[in-house]
Amino acid sequence: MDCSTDDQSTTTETISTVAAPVTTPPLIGSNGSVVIDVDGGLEAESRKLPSSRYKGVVPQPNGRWGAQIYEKHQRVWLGTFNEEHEAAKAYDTAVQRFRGRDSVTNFKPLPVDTEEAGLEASFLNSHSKAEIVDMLRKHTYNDEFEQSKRNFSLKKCPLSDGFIRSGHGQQLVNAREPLFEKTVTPSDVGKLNRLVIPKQHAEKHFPLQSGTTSKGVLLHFEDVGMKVWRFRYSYWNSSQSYVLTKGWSRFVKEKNLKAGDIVSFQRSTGPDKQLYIEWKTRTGLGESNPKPVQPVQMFRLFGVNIFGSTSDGSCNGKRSNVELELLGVGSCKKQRIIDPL
DNA sequence: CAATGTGTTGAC
DNA sequence: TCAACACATTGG
Repeated sequence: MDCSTDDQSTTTETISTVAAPVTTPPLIGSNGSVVIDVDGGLEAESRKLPSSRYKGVVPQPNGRWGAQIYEKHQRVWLGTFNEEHEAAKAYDTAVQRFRGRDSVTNFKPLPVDTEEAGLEASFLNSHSKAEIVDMLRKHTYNDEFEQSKRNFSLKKCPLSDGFIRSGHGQQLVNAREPLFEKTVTPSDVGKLNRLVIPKQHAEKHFPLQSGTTSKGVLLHFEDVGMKVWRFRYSYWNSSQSYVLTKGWSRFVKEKNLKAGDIVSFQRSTGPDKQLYIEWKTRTGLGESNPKPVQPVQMFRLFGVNIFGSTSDGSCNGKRSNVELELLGVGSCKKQRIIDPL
C-alpha cells in the first residue's frame, strides 16, 4: 500500500484467503471457545474476533492477522499476515531487534550460540528498527536475511589476493548486540569510583572465574568515539555485588555522567566479542539534554546502519536509515519515528 | 468495497 | 505495555 510495489505476498495470499468469511479455525483449535463459539445463530464473524494466543498478534476483521509491538507508548505496526504464526514470527523478529536477544518471544526458545543465531543477531543489529519493520511489513525479512547470509559466507572466504570482499555484508563486522543497561545511581556517579552491576546481568554477561571473583579482571570497553576504557571488574563479598571499579571514575568524569543517566553495554556479535559501553540521558523526552560530549558521532552510533543494502527500491531507497530516522521520515506516509537503535 | 492499520480505551 | 475494538483511511 505505501510506497512499494513489491508486495509479492499480498497478491497471491489475498486471492486465496478472501474467498470465504474465514472464521479462522485453521490450525489448532487452541482458543476453542473464542473461535468456534456456539455456532448456531451468531457467526463469529459478526462480533468478537478470535484473540490470538500469540503475543503481539491481533486479529483482523477479514480473518487475517496483524502484528504489532509497542515502544515508547506507541504502537509500531508490523504488518498483516494470513497465518497467525506468521504474524507471531514477525513479532518475534521485531522484539529481538527492539528489546534485545533474550526478549520473550512466541517461538524462539531455541536461540543459542549457534552460528545461525549469531548471524541473525548480526543481521538484526546491523539494520535500524525502521528497516526491520519495513521488511516485516513487506514480508521481505526472510529474503533479506538469506541474502545477508550469502554475503557473509563470502566474507568468510577471503579472496586469493588476500582481500576480503566488502560492500554488502560489511555491516556484519560492526554489528553489536545489546547486553544490558543500567540507570546509574547517585553512588555510581559519586566519589566511590565504582559502578554496581546488577547481579542478574553480571552473572549472565560478565561471568567471573571462581578464582578471580575477588581479585577481579580487567575489562576493555569501547565507546562511540572508539575510545577504549579499561575497568577493573570484580565481586565484592562485603556487599555481595559485582562492580566496575578502577577506571570507572574517569568515565564518569569525562562523560559527565549524572545520576539517572543510563549506561548501556553491548558486545560485538562477531568472534572478537569486543565490549562496548555507551551512555545516554534518561529515555524521557522533553527534557533538554545538554549532552556535552558525544556530539555528532551519535550519527554513527555503533558504526552500523550505514550500509543500506536494502533491496526494496521504494521510498526508503537506500538512504542512510539513520538519516531517515533523524529526519523523522519514517518509511513512507506518516510512519512514526523510531530512533536509531 | 474490502483491507489495512490508526485512534482510543481499559486492563495489567 | 498490551490487546480489544471501532472505524477512518487507503488503494484497487
